[in-house]
Formats: sequence, C-alpha cells, structure tokens
Amino acid sequence: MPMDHAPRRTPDRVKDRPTWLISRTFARSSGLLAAGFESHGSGLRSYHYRLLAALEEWGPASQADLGRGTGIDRSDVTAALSELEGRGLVERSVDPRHKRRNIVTITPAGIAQLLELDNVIDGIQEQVLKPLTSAQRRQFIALMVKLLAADEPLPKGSL
Amino acid sequence: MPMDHAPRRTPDRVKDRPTWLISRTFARSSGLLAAGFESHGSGLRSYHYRLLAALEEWGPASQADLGRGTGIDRSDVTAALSELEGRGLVERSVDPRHKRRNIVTITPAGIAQLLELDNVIDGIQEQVLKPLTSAQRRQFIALMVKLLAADEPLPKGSL
DNA sequence: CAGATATCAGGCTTACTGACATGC
DNA sequence: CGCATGTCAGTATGCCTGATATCT
Repeated sequence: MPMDHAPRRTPDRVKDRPTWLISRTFARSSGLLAAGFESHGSGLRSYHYRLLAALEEWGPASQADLGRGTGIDRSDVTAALSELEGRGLVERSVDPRHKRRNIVTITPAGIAQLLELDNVIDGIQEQVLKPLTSAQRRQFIALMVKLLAADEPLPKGSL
Repeated sequence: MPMDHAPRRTPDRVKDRPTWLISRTFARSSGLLAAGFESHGSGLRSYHYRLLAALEEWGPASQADLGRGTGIDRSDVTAALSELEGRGLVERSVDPRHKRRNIVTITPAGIAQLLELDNVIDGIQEQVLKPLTSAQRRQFIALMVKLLAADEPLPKGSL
C-alpha cells in the first residue's frame, strides 16, 4: 500500500494473530470453493456438497442427524435437501418406526455428482496448498484435523 | 450419527480434504469471531476491525488501497468506513493532489477501539488454538502465514 | 406433558457484480 | 480516450432465530 506516512508501530499482526489471518485465508479459500462449484456448472453449492459427502460416507440418515453431522442448521438442511431431491440426487422417505422422521438416501446419480465435485475440490485444495511442500501439507492437514476434532460437535455414535 | 446402514466406504474425507475441513473450521472460527465482536457490544464487525487494523498498521491510506490491502471490496469499504466515520473512529479527507481520492486516517478514539478489539481477538485465538500445543501453534501459524503470503494480493509497495 | 423432528419465514454478515459520476 | 476512484443498488451465500405442526 503506497503510503506517505510511516506506520506508527509494527504490530506484525499477520504473524501474531492467526485468527485475523485465518479469516482472510478462509475468505479466499471459500471464494475459490465457490468459484470451483460455479465453474462446474452443476448449480450445487457448499451445503449440497457437504450433505452428499455425509450421506455417501455415513449412509442414509435423518435430516436432524445430517444437520448435526455436517454442522448445517436444520432449516438449511431442509432447503438444501429439497434442491438435491429435485435433481434426483437424494431420496427422502418416511422412517416407518418414526413417522416424523425422514430417512435420506443418496442415489446413484447423487454419488456420481459427488465424485465429480470431489475432483473439483481436489483441484482447489491443490491450488490452496500449493505454497507448501508436501511435508508441510501433511503437517498443516494434521493440525487442522486436530483443531477440528477438538471442538467439533460431530456425531458421537458414528465415525 | 446413529445409522442403520454401514458406510459404503470410508473416504476419510477429513484427513484427505483440508478444503472440506477448512470450510467447516473456518465457519466455526468466524462464528466465534462474530460472537466475540457481538459480546464486546461495540456494534463493530469483522470489516471494521480489519480496516482499523490496516489503518493503524499502515497509516493513512486511500479507500482503494485499503480495499486492496484488506481484501475488502471497494464498495464495502465505503460502507464500513462511513460507519466508522459516524462513530468518530476514522476521518476522511480529500487528497489535495488527487481530488477523487479520500485519505482515511484513524483517530485516537479509533486506536482505542482497535486495542480493545485486539483483546477480544486474542481471546478468540486462544480458544481456537487451544487444542494445539504451543509448538504446534507456532507451526500452524507459520504455515498459515506461508499460505497467506503466497497468494494474497497484498499491496506490492508496502509491507 | 416434554422432547424431537421437519418446515417455513425472515434477518444478518460477508462477498461480489453492475452501474454511475468524477477526476487524472 | 483509457483508467482509477468513490458511491450506490442489488444479489448470493452461510449462518442463525423464531414460530409452527407433527410425532414419540
């Protein structure tokens, strides 16, 4: 930033405050993610991907469980699943043992979509982590996993 | 997630895909950030903090430079600065050499606000990184810095 | 009754796009 | 003319709250 005045001090904010830093990095990677989904032309977004991935990884589940497992709010799960259902990527059926509950299942078309999106994600990840060596990438991923595992309200029974 | 069907495979998505993982971690930390700003009661948000921090760190700057330096869009810079100006935290003055350009300066009140918000951020950072040992925190921060430095369109002339 | 579930309506924040007028 | 700057309007996403109806 071209400047006429000298900075009053040098807080080294970037080195001191990963949170500040993280918020910017995440903005970029989420922007890249959005661009990747966009370029894929499927019309699907991050919520759809998360839900498809959860369904494929954990098998059929209720919407409430999907919400808890993916960190997506119940109300948003409803909307996103309706869009996925409209495209034939998932199916909803009433749980016979619990009539208020829906059992959501990913369809073969849904799995095919998911695999395509996986490729997109892999490309983005490649791009995001490009500045790191492969050893550093492993380090970074391990640390991220640790951060996630610690405070994520992930499904207790599964995984 | 309580499930009746066994997963078809175990993609180990969490370990394989930092991007997927990152999007969730960032969601959490940005949520924490928002909550922190909220609890502080200043009515300021992430954009305001970023702008104040940039001004304090780099000195008076034009709005366009602020936008480039913080990664905030020009139009959003305008709105956020107007809010900051209304609270007396920054001042806008026309650049005499470039009448289309504004020179934005942080006020003493703005610096005071920034220092308070810094404390909030530090607390959040502490919370976010709690699962890591101090050595791991240093590692993580270093890797984040590397990721940022590599592709961030930061001001070329400064820093 | 409490509690879980699904749905709907709406708000708020960040990010972005397009348009416009102004100044260099 | 092109190009940068500041401003405004509007869109989209992710995240969240509250209310409602249904079911256990």
